[in-house]
Amino acid sequence: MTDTIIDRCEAKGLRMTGQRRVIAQVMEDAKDHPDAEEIYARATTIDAAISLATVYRTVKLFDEIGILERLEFGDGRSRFEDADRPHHDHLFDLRTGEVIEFVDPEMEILQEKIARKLGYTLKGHKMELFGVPLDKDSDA
Amino acid sequence: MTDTIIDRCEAKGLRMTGQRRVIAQVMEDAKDHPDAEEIYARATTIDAAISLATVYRTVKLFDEIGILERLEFGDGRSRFEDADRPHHDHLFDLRTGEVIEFVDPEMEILQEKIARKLGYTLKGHKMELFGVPLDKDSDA
DNA sequence: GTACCTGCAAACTTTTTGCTACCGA
DNA sequence: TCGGTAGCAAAAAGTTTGCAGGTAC
Repeated sequence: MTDTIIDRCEAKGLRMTGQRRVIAQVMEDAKDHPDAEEIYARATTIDAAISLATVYRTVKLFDEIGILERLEFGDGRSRFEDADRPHHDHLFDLRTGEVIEFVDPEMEILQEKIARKLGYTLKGHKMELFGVPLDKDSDA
Repeated sequence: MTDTIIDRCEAKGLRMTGQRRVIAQVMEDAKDHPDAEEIYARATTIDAAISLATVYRTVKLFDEIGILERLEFGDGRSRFEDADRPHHDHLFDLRTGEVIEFVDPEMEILQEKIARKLGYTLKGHKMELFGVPLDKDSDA
């Protein structure tokens, strides 16, 4: 659990190229939910010799083997986060695109209960709430 | 509440062209969540003189004025449904792309409570659960 | 009559992929 | 060594848009 992303890649037997190490480090350091373009921007500040195609290939690979988690909020871009973090849900601000993380034990239980009732098992980012700010100008 | 989509378009003062009437009728009849391509396919069986661009423009317009609701499950396509229906949430089958509707009163309350606590108001399709089927071969 | 709408094709955005050269184990 | 990997550019897939002609009101 205290392993870094690079440690986990090695444990999975991935060939660790310079590019993969850089992308892994960028995601290790990320405290937010960057999309491919943003990961690319951060990666190239460490090593300019990384292409956007490699970022796409790498985050796809990392997602498939469970190193990263892909988040989709319906704005056309995938965002990514370290998959090895305590469970949490996300609220997506439709106005600004900001992602707010939260944990609610009641919600955890209810999600599972509803999914079970429908014959499903939840997977990945279990829930997304789409919200607009509670301000007086809100059209919500 | 018993108004048709066409009625609501007229009430909003929209210019009702033949194409808009057809698309409105397609959505009125839809019991599922068609994407633009599917709406286009259904529309052209009624009137072949409708272009995909018009479908895109029309569903975008209808969404913006609250006639239709846009659903996004992260598979790259937007799906649409009549916005004037009792509230419900969606579960999206990651394996098949199927959309399952459900209503849970506890969930309704909890959603609002969590959003409020975070300083938000929920809007649109409030919650999406992403699930995989509960079978023994499941990798969930 | 006029502002709005449509079809067509081109443009755009995000993501994937074919190909050739390269590099890690 | 040699199969997986990277860069580049082209392709995909979904959606939007500029323009010229057409239509609802």
